[in-house]
Amino acid sequence: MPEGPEIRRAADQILLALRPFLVEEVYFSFSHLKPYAATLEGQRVTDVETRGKAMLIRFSNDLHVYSHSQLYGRWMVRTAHEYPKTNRQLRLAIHNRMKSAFLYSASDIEVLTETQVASHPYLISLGPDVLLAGSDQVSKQVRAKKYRRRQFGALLLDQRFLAGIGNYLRSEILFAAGLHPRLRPIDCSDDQLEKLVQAAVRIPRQSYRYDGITYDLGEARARKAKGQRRRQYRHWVFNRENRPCRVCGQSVVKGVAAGRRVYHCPVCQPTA
DNA sequence: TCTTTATGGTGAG
DNA sequence: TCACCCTAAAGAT
Repeated sequence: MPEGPEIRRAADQILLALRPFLVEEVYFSFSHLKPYAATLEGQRVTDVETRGKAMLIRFSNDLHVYSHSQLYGRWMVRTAHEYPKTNRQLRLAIHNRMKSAFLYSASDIEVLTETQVASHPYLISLGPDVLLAGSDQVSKQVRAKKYRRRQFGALLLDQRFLAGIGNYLRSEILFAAGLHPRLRPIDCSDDQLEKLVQAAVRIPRQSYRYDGITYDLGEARARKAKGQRRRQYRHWVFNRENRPCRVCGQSVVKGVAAGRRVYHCPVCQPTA
């Protein structure tokens, strides 16, 4: 169940496992992809790139295995030919003499040439990758004219705005920025927009680094300084309807934006 | 055993 | 905004 940070972590694992040795065997479950297996065997994996929630495994013959995990795709890296015990459907396996990378359940897998990557309709639609973009780049997006009248709730899920944010990051970023999901850039002070920029840069990186957990780094430092154990939360507001806000105690509210559930604290994220 | 939900995305209207 | 697609797991019956 992947957003940008989870995809990037899977990519790290795959790169670590596959880059050191020649690819010995490739399996595709989709019949239209099966002919590519022989083309990839004997090659090297030179890079595993992520663009938002899409992954590109690059081979030394300049072919790329594109995958998008959607809601259900799941990568697992194991010792070579050690198949995970699961009822999921195996869609792709890449083996070398030490390791195997398995992709289960995903339905969106393609083999692409360099040229096809460069013109891929989904890939070319993506905005800056939220894990790679600096605050200057995010700032540019947040302040772009074309997004001024879009509500944050919808805007943050738009992969053309920033690639890699998904439904939990949307709620968490808006909470960290203190912004109500229904606000638009045009409603905000420059100070508020700057908070959004900082949150959009910080939260996904935290999620990547801490395995999906959203830390409050300030609080963590303070507790560490006092010799207290570091507290960690899975989420500030996401999935926490009617439960007390971790900052102010007010009940977290669940709403819908862009057809998907969004959570906010009515006190920490006022409408104005 | 059914229905619903899900950290995603597309296309029609 | 909605219907729909993809697949797996949780929840309801």
